Amino acid sequence: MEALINKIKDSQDLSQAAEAYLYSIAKKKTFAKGALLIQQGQRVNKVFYILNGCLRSYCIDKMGKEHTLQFGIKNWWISDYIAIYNNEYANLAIECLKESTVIEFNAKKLNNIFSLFPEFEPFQRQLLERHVASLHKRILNQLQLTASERYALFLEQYPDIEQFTRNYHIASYLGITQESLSRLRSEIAKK
Amino acid sequence: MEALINKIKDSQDLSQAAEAYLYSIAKKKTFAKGALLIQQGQRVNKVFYILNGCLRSYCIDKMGKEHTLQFGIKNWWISDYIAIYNNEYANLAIECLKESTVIEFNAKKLNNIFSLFPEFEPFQRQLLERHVASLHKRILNQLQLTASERYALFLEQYPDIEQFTRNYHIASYLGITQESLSRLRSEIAKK
DNA sequence: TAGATTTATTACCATAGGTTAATTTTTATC
DNA sequence: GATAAAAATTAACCTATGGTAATAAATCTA
Repeated sequence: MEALINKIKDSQDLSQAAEAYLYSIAKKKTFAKGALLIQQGQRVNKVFYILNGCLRSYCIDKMGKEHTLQFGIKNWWISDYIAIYNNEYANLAIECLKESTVIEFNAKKLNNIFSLFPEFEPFQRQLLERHVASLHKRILNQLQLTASERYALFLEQYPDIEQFTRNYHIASYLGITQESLSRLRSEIAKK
Repeated sequence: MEALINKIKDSQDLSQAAEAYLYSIAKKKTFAKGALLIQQGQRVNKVFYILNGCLRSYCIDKMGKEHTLQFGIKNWWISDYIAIYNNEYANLAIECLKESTVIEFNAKKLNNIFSLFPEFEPFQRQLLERHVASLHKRILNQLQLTASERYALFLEQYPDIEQFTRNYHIASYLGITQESLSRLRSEIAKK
């Protein structure tokens, strides 16, 4: 929990009262590998700040195929933001890829923080701005890069994540099948 | 300009002073079809609110191919947010697809509005939240839909835009070539 | 650690979409 | 409105990636 508090203090002053409120709505939890923090179809009222471990959010299409939207590691937030921001039922699942410790927040209570302590607004705004920019980049990469270029970029961006992920997690993040990823890897190995 | 002011008033109170500040930093401009509001390589210090018309943001890859990130129509914001939020040079161009009238803001001055008039924070936060959710959806669609499904969805989401766009604008938004889009269209026409 | 289960690899064939190039259609310009 | 320029269509061929299935390897579990 101090990790998050310190992160916030890096970019803004944090009053005693605000810090106390944060503590009052935060629950530190540890989930085992394979645990589902959010499941498709649920009403989503939780967002998670990752203290350590590795998680992913994914959806399952009509053919039963999984598509990974996001990996989450230390100091990242993760939830189903489509559901939260549009007040819909979860279309995503959040899965623990290795034992992970997170801070769980009730989404509504966390959202109240902005009216109670407006000093959080600039912090959140910057977080959202950086998120938007990174999503724009992801879309442009998806449009212009080949599967093998995307894989190379992924390894750059998540250098240590492969030890926690299955091949098909990565493939479904890149938008290819696990068999195709397997082929890419064997071509890379040949060189 | 009233259009934007009214939009803001829909979701929050707007003090006289805040409204005056908005006016003081806004320039209404009309651009001809083909005009480039932002060009790759420039330092980006402008964001645009679209009063009417149609624009798009796109990048050009090493092979010279264009990739459309976004179309912008009435009441949308458009700029190179990767450049603005990361303080980088423009990697995107913003092009006018038909004569368009926009409100041009200096990005820095627009950003100052949050310290001068914190009442804008919730408005901006909600804008960013909806933007994040829609980008998440776009990525999931790109991962799980075929080209023809994406085209159908595009037509749903932008029902009137085809009259202003070239075929290759749409193709480069969907992540396919204009020839492929042409094939899709002829298959649809057959049915 | 053995056995069971899950995951990764490989090979083969299928297919969506890319490439190139020629032709037709649409749009812009004078 | 005639001409030039740009864009769209179509076809033939090509390539990257998908689908299936069999095998090997890794991981889990008792």
